[in-house]
Amino acid sequence: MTFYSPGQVVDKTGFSLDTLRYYERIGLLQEIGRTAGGRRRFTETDLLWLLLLRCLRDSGMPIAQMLRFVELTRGGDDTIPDRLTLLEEHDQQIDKQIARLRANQQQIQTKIRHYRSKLQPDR
Amino acid sequence: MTFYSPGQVVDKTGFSLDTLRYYERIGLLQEIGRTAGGRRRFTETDLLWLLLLRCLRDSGMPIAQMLRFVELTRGGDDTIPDRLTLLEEHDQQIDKQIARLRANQQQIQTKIRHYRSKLQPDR
DNA sequence: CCTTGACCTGGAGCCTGCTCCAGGTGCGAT
DNA sequence: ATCGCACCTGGAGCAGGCTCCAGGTCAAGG
Repeated sequence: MTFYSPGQVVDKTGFSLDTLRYYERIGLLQEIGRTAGGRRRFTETDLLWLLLLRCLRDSGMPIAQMLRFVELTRGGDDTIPDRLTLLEEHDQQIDKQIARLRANQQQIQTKIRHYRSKLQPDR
Repeated sequence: MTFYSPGQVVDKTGFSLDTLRYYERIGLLQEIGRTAGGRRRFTETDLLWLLLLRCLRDSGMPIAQMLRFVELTRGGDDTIPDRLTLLEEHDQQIDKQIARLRANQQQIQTKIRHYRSKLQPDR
């Protein structure tokens, strides 16, 4: 069984050490194992979970909703439909975000063209 | 000349009244005109500016950078190249955001498929 | 007139999501 | 042994971006 030190997890997930501890405190991670000396010892599973959290965070899911997801996960296989729903809704949120970004980008590009035409009146 | 009341601007821009006042305070809006009685009286120009701000905010530009943009705007036509640069950079930021969202969405969709397969083992 | 609802100001408060201390311990290398 | 660095805990602090409040004013309809 392979374990990861906090520092390794920082490197692999991009979360800061403080953020890892914070996530543990608020319940986004459950019961990280410890060495005899009291240091955290992350498993492969912990790591995968963290990578999923990273995905969700980076795609804009609020922590409150991630907590909901954690809760469901603790509820066993019966909650899979709910988890699925949660992820599907988030997936749609991402679509919306992308659409909004693109629409705003259109406007901004119009503005950019406007400025360019002011710089080079001909052509 | 057409003017807009605060309430109309709220409706047209989607910013709350408090946000409008806040933006004025921190300098994102310059000197909004007033009626005899002291109420704000937005011009068409103010409105267009606000709509641009909305675009920038909604596409993730931090307020500090919008302030930089305002400053440049106050600097007259000489700052057009700088403004152009700022917008072009932001435009690229948006591209990056979209790319990141897509990448994260891929992962999430993989997870979704995984859950689906758990629900319907066959087919 | 009077009421009522939109608006005014200054300043405090709030929510999210971390981030930073202070003071102490574990442990691999020299 | 002991140095030094990674790590520990509890709790405070911070940045960004609004949002709310109290106490007052303006103005249009009845």
